[in-house]
Amino acid sequence: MPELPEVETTRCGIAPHVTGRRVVAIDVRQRQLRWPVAAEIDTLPGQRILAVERRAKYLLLRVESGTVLVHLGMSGSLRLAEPALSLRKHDHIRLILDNGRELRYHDPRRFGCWLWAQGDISSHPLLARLGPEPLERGFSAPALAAACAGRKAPIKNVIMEAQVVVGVGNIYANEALHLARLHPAAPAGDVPAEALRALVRSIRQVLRRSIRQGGTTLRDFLREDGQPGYFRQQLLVYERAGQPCRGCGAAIERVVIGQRATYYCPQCQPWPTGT
DNA sequence: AAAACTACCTGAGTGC
DNA sequence: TGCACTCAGGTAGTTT
Repeated sequence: MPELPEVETTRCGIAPHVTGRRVVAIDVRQRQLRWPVAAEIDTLPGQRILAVERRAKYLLLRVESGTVLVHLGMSGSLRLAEPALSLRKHDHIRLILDNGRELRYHDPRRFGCWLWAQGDISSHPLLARLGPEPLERGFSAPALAAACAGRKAPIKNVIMEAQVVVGVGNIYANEALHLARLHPAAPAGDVPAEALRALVRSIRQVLRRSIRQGGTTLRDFLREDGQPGYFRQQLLVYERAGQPCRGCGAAIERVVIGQRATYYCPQCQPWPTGT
C-alpha cells in the first residue's frame, strides 16, 4: 500500500527521468479515478516538468502553468516505460515525454487521483489541513503530546490522522508502535510523555528504513522501474498474526482497531502504566 | 469537538 | 469450474 515510503520511493525513482523533460502527449484512458482526472491535464503537452516534489502522500508534478497533484491511493503506482512496452490492464494514464520514454499510472482499485492546482499549493483544500511531515522538525514529541491531550481514541488512530502527522498508514503505524513498545489500543491521552518521545523516534526510524528498502510491496505497489519494494521482509508485526515476535517469541496478535487490522506483541507492547 | 462510520473500487482468497 | 461472499486499505465526507 502506498504510504509515505512508497510515495517517496516513487518520487526519487521518477525525478531524474522526468525533471526538465517536456511533455509530448498525454493519453488518459480512464478518467474515473477517485475524482475525475482534472481537465487541465489535457493542457500538459508542450509544457516542461520543472520538478517532482512530495507533500504527505501526494506527488507534486510542477509544470510551467501549475501543479499536478498525484495520489497513488491504495493500489496506484507510477512506472517509467518504453512506449513499446505493452499496456497492462489498469494502466490509466500515459504521460509521453520528449526523451522517448513515458510515465504510466497504474491503479487497479482507482482510489488515486490526478488533480490540478495553481499558485500556492499549500492552500489547496486537500493540502491545507495537513499536519507536519514526519521526517521534518515540525513533527516532535511536544507536537504529538498536544495532539493526544485529552483524547480517548487509540494511539494508533491518532498517529494515522493526517492532521497530526502525515504519511503514516496502517502498516507503519503497526510497526512504529511495536518499535516503541506501546499497545496500539492505549488511549492517546493516557500515553506518558516518555512513550510519546519513543513513538516519534520509532515513526521516523521505520519510515527511513523503509525508504532505504524501496518501500513495502504487499500486493500492488511497484517502484518506477517495476521492481517491488523490499521492506516487507523486515516487517516485525504487520500480517504476522500467530508468528513469533522477533524480540520475545510470543505469538503476534491480530485485533481490529478503528476498523483496521492491527498487529502487536502482547508481551512487548503492554498497556501504558499510569504515571 | 471528537468519535464512529460510510463510500469509493478491484483482485485475491475462501467456502460451498 | 464457478458462483457468492469477504476482505484489504487512504481519505473525504457524513452521522452520531
